[in-house]
Amino acid sequence: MSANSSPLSRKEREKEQHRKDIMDAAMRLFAEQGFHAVSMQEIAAEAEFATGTLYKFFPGKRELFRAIMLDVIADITSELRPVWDSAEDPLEIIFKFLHARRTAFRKRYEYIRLYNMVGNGFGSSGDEIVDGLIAERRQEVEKNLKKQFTRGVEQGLFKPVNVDVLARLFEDFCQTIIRSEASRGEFDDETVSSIKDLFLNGILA
Amino acid sequence: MSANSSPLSRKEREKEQHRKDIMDAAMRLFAEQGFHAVSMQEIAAEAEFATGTLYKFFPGKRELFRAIMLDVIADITSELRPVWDSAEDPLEIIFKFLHARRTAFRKRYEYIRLYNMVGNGFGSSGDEIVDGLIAERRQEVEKNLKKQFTRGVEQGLFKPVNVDVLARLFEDFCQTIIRSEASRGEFDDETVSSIKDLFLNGILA
DNA sequence: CTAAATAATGAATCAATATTCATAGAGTGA
DNA sequence: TCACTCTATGAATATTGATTCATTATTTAG
Repeated sequence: MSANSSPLSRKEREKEQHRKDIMDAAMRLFAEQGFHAVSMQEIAAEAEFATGTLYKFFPGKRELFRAIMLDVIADITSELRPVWDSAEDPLEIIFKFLHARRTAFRKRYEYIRLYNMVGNGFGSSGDEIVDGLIAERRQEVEKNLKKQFTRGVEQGLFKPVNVDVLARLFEDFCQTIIRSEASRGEFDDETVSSIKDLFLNGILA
Repeated sequence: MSANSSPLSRKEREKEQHRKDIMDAAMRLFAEQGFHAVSMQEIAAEAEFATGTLYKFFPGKRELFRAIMLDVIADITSELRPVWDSAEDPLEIIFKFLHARRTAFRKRYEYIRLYNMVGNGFGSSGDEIVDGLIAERRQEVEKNLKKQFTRGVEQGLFKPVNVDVLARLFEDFCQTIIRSEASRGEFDDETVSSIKDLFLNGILA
């Protein structure tokens, strides 16, 4: 009984924790081995629960996976959002965005495989809800990028290139960088600077 | 009996064809739905053979998948190789490479998902042989890129940036473009020019 | 035309694993 | 302590789908 709504009882908090434990364990395994390679029994073992218990929390494997994905997406999104009104200079915002994105993912390299897996439709889950959410989030990002690029062009800071192309390219570029860092090691600061410089001034001497 | 070695008998040619038919059908399905979502029975149906027949050609599903991947990799690689000594100017070679790569993939959009899937370790197959081959191919590409960038820098054509970084970045850049085109539609010529210009001269006005 | 060889068939088998459910335990209030 | 509720258990079941193989069809050789 106890509280009416917000302050959860100990029992409720415990249950919540169990739910999280299961999700954490599952995520570790999914991220490492992919959706299909992991069995519910393995997840149960990793989470130190019995198989059946998982079904007390999630209707099935697919839903468990989805819940994890939604969490990851929400986390990353909320971490990225403040960037957009963090500064005046469009260029600074764009770089901040790239930086924030790299940081967000670095904290969660294990997530990346999952995220990329689903985000590119290579999903082992084939889940439209997750795909839809990711698409949505991506649109939001691109909207913001476009805004900044537009401002930059208007201010005469950037070349008058097609802003849609720019936004699309930059979004994909960020993805590629992160993917690259995830699979082949992170760029050091110096390298990052020269990448930025290339982006600003191009490759020609 | 008939021929001794190279000129295959009709029967042999037919068998070869059947093998190809199976691989084609399987590829269509794999590319569309991923490794796990496709069953051998589906592949058989799509190829208009009985389930058992597939096993006359391939020891199992995994091997069938691998055979397809090896084909794709071999095709693309051989298409790309001639580029490297097609011109003098490093810049021209690099752009030719990007162009060839786009063309190679455009002919095979269905392959891309598969290729990317495996190449990034997100593989649904977890097949080390395929992963190994792709890594190898990627190394070859990077070796060649590095060579061209080195020449460019030596000639004073490019900025004196770390060549390793440059090569990796350009490789990633190509990937970005192709991935983007594959998932969101091809760039028109004008757009491609402005992308090239960005690469050469940067974004700043 | 007949026998032998080759190729194809697809229903039956088998293994893996997602899911269920009858049972056991732990906490709570009287 | 007893009855009741909530939670966890894990062996048993059900499903899915890869693989097998005895059988049938087709081709080739004599």
